[in-house]
Amino acid sequence: MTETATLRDRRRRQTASEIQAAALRLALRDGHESITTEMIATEAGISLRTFFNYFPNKQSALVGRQPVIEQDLADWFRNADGTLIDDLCEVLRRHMHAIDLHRDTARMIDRLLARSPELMPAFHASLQRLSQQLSQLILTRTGPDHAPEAELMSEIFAHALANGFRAWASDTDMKIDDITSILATQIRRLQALLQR
Amino acid sequence: MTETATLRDRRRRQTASEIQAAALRLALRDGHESITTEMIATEAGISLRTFFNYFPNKQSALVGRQPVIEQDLADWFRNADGTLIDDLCEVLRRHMHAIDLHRDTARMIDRLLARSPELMPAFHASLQRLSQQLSQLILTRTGPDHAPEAELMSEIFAHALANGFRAWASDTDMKIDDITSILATQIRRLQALLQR
DNA sequence: TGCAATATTTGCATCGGATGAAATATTCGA
DNA sequence: TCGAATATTTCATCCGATGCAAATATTGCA
Repeated sequence: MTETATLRDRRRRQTASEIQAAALRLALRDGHESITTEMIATEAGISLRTFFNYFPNKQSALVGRQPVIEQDLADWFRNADGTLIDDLCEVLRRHMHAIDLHRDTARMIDRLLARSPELMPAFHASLQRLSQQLSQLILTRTGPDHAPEAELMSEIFAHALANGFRAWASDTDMKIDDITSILATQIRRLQALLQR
Repeated sequence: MTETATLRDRRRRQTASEIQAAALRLALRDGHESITTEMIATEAGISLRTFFNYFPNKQSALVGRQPVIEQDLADWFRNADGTLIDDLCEVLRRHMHAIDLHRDTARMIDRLLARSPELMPAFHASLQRLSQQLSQLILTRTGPDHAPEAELMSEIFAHALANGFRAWASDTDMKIDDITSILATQIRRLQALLQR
């Protein structure tokens, strides 16, 4: 039962990943405005209708689906006793290891964003989902009456993580842990900036 | 010459504002998914094509156009000698006064966001433009090698400003200056949270 | 294995968002 | 009031996106 479920899930992820690769390939070759969802579907070897079974719209296919933070990670954070910053960094570090990152995909995304900055909002919108999860996490430590600050905090973490991610994408010497190193550095620098 | 420019500009702003009002009215009455751009155009008394002369898409019409930060304000900030936080707050306070805020419009936006949270990204995307301007502003004080932190900082300011804006929209007792008071408070609380 | 139940994919029809081009109307200064 | 610049409209068209129902594939079980 669970076995079959994961099997199907694996296939779904695989197909989704192929669709994304096809979309990125075409967008990098022809520009994302001149490609149609039909082209992407054809390139991925599926029907147009199936494309929309996997992604709600064209931009989502380029950005790709992103995994949610695992429950046991959330539990770890809730009971951790470091500073909020340190523990959040650690959560994100583990999260980056838990999801399998394909550098080539990341790289294509990075190049696409450089070429078509107008896609940035779409990418950013997807960060919002991560941000919301982080926000929930923070609130389990602070209590629900810190909602506004928690949102602000999670937002900068998500943004800084994205910066690290992009750096990792284009530098093959970087390890996955370096993503969160960059994240931590940027947060520290932000703190310094806020004092000036 | 400049006279005519501002006259036409005023009309343009007026029309844009009427379109936005029509869009918000319909969206609040029927739900934003069941209204078409054609309905909005008709309600606003213009052709569909003219609608798209004013706004690039339906969501933009709901969010509305937002003014850029005036050059003299930017100049003031560049030469100000307070802390970054204080001076940024002051810039935003003056900016809020410079643009004329219509509380009824703001209120409609607030109610619409409460009713249709899926519009939040659209609203947020519009904040990104403000955030980018703030980022530029900060860089004039820090120099260009602080770009990542400046982006993070401007993002939380934009977000916190939006929070203040929404509070102001639904509380008729609030003055415009209170928007930036809320902003300042949230930033301070964020700083505290970052220390925990 | 083979069948029934379930999940997935697909084709088709359709609607609404969005754009370009050319015609028409309006505005504003000379 | 005329003419140039600008704004609006009409029309045609393309593409994104969704609902529906039929077809096809996959899974679990007798």
